[in-house]
Amino acid sequence: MVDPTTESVRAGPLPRYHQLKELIRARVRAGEWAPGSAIPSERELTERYRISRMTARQALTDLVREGVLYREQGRGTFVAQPRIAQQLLHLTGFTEDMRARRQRPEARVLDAVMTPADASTADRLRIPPGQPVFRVRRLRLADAEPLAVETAAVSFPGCARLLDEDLAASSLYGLIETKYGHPLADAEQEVEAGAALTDEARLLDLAPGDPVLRTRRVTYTQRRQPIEYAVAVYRGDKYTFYTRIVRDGAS
Amino acid sequence: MVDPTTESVRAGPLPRYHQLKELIRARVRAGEWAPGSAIPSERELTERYRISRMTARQALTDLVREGVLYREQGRGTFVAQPRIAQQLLHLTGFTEDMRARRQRPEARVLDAVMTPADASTADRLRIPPGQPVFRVRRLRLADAEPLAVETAAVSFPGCARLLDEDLAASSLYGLIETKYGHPLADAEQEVEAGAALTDEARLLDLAPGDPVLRTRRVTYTQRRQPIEYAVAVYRGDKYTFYTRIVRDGAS
DNA sequence: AGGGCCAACTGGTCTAGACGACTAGTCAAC
DNA sequence: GTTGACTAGTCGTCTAGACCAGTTGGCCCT
Repeated sequence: MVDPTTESVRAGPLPRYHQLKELIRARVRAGEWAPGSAIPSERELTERYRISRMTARQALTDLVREGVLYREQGRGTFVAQPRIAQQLLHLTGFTEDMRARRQRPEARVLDAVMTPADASTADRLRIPPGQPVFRVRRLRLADAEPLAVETAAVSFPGCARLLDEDLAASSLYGLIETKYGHPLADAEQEVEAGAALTDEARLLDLAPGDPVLRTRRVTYTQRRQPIEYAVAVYRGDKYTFYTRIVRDGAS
Repeated sequence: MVDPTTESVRAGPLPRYHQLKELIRARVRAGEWAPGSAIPSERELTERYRISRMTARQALTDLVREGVLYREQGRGTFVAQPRIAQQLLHLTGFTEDMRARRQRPEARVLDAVMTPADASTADRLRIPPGQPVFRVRRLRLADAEPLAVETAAVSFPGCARLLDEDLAASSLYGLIETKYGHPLADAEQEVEAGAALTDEARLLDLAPGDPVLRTRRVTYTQRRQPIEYAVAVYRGDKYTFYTRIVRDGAS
């Protein structure tokens, strides 16, 4: 239960609309506002939290875009049904992904080098072919069983410093964002089905020809720079890829 | 080239922010504003189009969310690099999907019936098990070659009328949205790799055991009602699934 | 009882400002 | 030459209103 007498959205260093977002999210998550039921109207929020309507709308619009709420003109704003796997629909690295699936992630670094970008990598990272990139190949395990082989190529000024990191223990995304100061925004991913090659089969404990899921992903920073190009091969029998697709008004 | 003397965002029945969005999108698409270059500042747009800053910001914020633009505080708003396959990142039915890939789509209806929902379908459509749903199984072809077998279960009041539709020629999404008045918002999709079963192999012109891509999709209306649950099996050698994943602030 | 109008709500669009935070360039003081 | 202060420009947040558009329910008239 959230104590309504102590809540405020007018204090602290965080923007008011952001505080209101978290407050609504908390009530929804706590089940206090049930799926399908109406939340207070925008004008009611305005009075309750002493903020202007545009500020309240900014919070609600964000939550609608995230799929937490939905609006119906003339009727109100409502709590959306929870998603099948809410936590799996965001951009995460392998570590976060496995934790969300309640499996224990591990990584074994097969190799990590600075190497000239090949044509396909250079193209996707929008750099000249041959420019040195950091390339790391890791075997990924979930609950101590091999799940995927992932090869990531990373390019940003000073990326050679990644050679000194312990990538068996650290999340590559975490390092890029926090230690190297390149906050990530989104990624474009391609997914297809294929048959395991001989060396893939050996690493993944499969027979050659067994079904695998191949993914290629380009990750972009908030400044719209492609910073990582990752290719991965997942065991077909142990991994399901989740995504949310939006019906966009873009023409 | 867009004629700057005749442009206005203050006429017509469409909202001003929407007109401004399309105007900016057109300039970007025409290459008039190049990727990486700055577009006019918000205050400049304010004066040029005689609109208030909040209205201009609404247009820009939308375009940033769609990945057309990006902002840097203190510096300006810039044109993003174009996506790998812009058009494939939206929620589409098979027909639109194939057209975006420049392939000729066809469909053969294998069967179409009203049938009681099984447990898994009922669960995903949030209806009681056994409630009648419209179920259609279609063989999908691209450029006259078999590509996928898709089974869609649809549930809305009056969905039995779908029995009279020609689903070899019509887009199921198009019918649901336009003729039956249920605008779609988004979908949650699961993708995994597998091996073709005997009957799937026969329909898809594969050998049993060949790699296939299996997808399960729940499509939601703008009112957050699940309206379609579709399971599809794609030939692994002929189909790549594209998606965009957002690094979300949701906690 | 039925039909139609109207009032009171809801969200959707828009205005004309305000101040804060951040960036980048200039220029004076050291 | 380097540093630091200032300034002008950018986006980020926020206000207190306005009117439009769609929904709902009640009330009155027939």
